[in-house]
Amino acid sequence: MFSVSARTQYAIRAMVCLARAEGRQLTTAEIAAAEQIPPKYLEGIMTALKNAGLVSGERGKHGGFRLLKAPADIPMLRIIEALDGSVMPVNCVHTPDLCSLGCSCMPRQFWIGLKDVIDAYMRDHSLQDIAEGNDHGH
Amino acid sequence: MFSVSARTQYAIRAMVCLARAEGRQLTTAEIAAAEQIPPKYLEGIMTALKNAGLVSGERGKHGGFRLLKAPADIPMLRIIEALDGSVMPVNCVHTPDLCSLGCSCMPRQFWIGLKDVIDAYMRDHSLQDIAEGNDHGH
DNA sequence: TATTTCCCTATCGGCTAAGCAGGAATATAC
DNA sequence: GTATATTCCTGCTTAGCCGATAGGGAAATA
Ligand code: FES
Ligand code: FES
Repeated sequence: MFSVSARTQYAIRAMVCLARAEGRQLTTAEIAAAEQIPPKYLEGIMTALKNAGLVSGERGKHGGFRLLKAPADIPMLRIIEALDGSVMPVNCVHTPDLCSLGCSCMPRQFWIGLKDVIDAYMRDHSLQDIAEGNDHGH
Repeated sequence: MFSVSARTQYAIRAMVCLARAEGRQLTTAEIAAAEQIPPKYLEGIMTALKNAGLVSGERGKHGGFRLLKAPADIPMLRIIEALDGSVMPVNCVHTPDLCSLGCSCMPRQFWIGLKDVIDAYMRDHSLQDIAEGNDHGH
């Protein structure tokens, strides 16, 4: 349960890779080789990260991707949301209509609380924490 | 991301149903009707709950399922584990060999910390909390 | 013996994730 | 201005899982 998709894991590894580059531009081919990610698949992931405003992509020779913010200013939550939308244990957390039992459904509060806990954890860990192997949050 | 399977949601609703019955036996048909769960599908879920030692099933006339412990003594974590194995964001949390980058992989600690946070939340909320609409844990 | 219920096994359709392919747009280099 | 490197876009295929169903066997009761 609660498995993280390969797509998301790839994205995080790619971001760590960029964080280590410290502003230097890296091509998808370079990142793919360093992190052992299917190159063509990585392209789509970088697009998602770009659309979320986390990285900037420049085309042509000497093109590539670079971070748009300092790693310390990028909460992990941002990266996850860039790929999978928001962290949401059950769909009815956002749209209660989906539950046939209506507003009186007990588990709902439980899921909302879980979402809050996960969100908080991911907000309190920045990309820099990961890149530096720092496990105690910010 | 982090979507909870219908199977797990069904299981929790069924357990809440049993908690309200306060020891009285309920048949799968009764639970299915009350919680709007496909009856045949629910059978498989109850089997999983039984194998996990959470409920006891008795066959024959006047058979059915009942809780084996008081709702207050059943952490939600137990229910989740009964269905999906353990809460494990990425497979390499348990078996690091799966990561091609080996022990030096940075994100690993991040996932382990996330697992701990989720586990703690689910351990601190009992079935009774859910059944009573109590959202502040034990 | 009949009935009710849990239990076991197998199967199906639909959906999504993972990865691949081909090419169009754009920036540099010579 | 032609060649080259790179991002970008669009669509496709495959494999695997999830939800659900079907049919029947085993046990407990009446
Ligand atoms: S509101 Fe989510 S299961 Fe009822
Ligand atoms: S150990 Fe999990 S991604 Fe490397």
